[in-house]
Amino acid sequence: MADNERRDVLPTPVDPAFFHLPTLELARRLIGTMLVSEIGGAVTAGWIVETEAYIGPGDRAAHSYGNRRTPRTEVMFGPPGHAYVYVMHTHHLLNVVSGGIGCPEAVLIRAVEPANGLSVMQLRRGPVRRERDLTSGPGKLTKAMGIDRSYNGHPLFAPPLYITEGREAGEIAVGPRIGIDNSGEAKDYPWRFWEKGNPFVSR
DNA sequence: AAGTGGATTGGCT
DNA sequence: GCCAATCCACTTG
Repeated sequence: MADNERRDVLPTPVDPAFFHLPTLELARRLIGTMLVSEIGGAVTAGWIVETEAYIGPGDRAAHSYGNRRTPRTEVMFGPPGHAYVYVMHTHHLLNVVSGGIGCPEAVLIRAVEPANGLSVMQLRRGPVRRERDLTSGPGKLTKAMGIDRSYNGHPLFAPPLYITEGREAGEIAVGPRIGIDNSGEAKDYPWRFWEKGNPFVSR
């Protein structure tokens, strides 16, 4: 099948202007949108059901805390709407860069609910006990959708990896972020957002 | 050049 | 619940 033929049935990426929102607002607005991957010639997609905000200079849990500018964090200083992908132990984690240029902020995508390409996700993930184990965590969803470091800096409004309008989100819950217990006062900031009751939320 | 530690996951006790 | 896996960025010498 020709690429242009296949494109016709795929959803349209959001406008780049979508990402020009305060980071906490963007983190909330991303719930219910769809993340689409055309990586490796296979389409996988999932509704975003869990996010976390990381807000630059004043956030001890953020890689960009204190405006730390290194090769790794460089993309966070760039324009919003681009991917910040980094390696955590044996897993890749995907963030949406937010904030203006020079404001190193980002939203971590922590979980999605599969919407398309389930069999491809299963192949990439290998055997899992329950379907919800496929994508119910930041490292799980990147593996299921083929996302790795080579997509660091990729604009998330263009193939092969992009955000689209999704569905209306259910009730959104708010609470402290996961896995940052050593980040001092920042560990209690209520900067995690999730769709209440959705089984694909990481916990 | 070596040491340290982490925005995770999965397997085992 | 504990812990190893396993990799990379970053710091220090």
